[in-house]
Amino acid sequence: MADQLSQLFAALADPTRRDMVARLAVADATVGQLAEPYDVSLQAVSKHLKVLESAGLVTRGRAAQTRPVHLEAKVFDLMTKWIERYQQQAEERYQRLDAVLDAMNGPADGTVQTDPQEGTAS
Amino acid sequence: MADQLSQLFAALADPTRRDMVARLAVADATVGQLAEPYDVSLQAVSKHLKVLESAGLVTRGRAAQTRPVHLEAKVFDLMTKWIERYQQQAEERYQRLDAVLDAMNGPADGTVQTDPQEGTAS
DNA sequence: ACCTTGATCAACCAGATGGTTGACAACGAG
DNA sequence: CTCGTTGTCAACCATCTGGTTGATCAAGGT
Repeated sequence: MADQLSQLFAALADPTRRDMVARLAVADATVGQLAEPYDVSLQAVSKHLKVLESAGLVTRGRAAQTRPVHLEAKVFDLMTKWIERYQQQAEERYQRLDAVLDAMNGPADGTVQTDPQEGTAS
Repeated sequence: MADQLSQLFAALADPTRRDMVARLAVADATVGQLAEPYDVSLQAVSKHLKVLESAGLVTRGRAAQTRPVHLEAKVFDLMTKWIERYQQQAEERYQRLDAVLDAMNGPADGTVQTDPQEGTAS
């Protein structure tokens, strides 16, 4: 439905799903094993898994009656790449703003902070 | 309402909000400036900003009639810390599994560098 | 004093989400 | 073959979400 990045963020926005991911990072598990700690029905867990699966975070095999769930850790990269890009951009901008303020504070008193005239507005 | 981590992931699960964050990484902006590229009402954008604000991703000042929006890039750390933790855990597990397979395939090799010793798995 | 501009609040609506219960499909064991 | 185990599908329900429109507030500009 939505782009994968949206699905990834949405999938991890739920504490239960985050906990499932955390446990799957340790070991693969069946649906029943995953459901056991939570106080919800097996069907609810199955739905959560469907969300994780369609986000690409998880794959399911089949062994006997059980459907072992496996974490696909590499898709995390999509999120970290996105985050780091804009985090870094904001960081750099902050550094530049700092430099501007330094330049303004240098020749003056040093306590001035109320006139951050912004030249390039869009 | 929910824990901040959930709010952060949920906030970034929307493409419009991700785009706003991307633009705020470049420069602060007013609500009107933020709304301009999108084909939605100003009120809708205001709602998006409320989501970003309650997640801690942005702060709003006040200058004249406008309400400049500022990105708080440091809260990204909460997400990256979470992601990297489990990504790394899954990665290490994968390495261990690899080592076990290697040991089964060629026990005479000796190039094993990981520690396949798995103790008590709870 | 009066409008104009920028933004929020309030009420409402359609659709998504997370949960439930009940039925049933797939498989292995007896 | 029949039964128990494991899990999914389907329908239903309450709440959340993202959008709308209309009213309102806050601060200048004239």
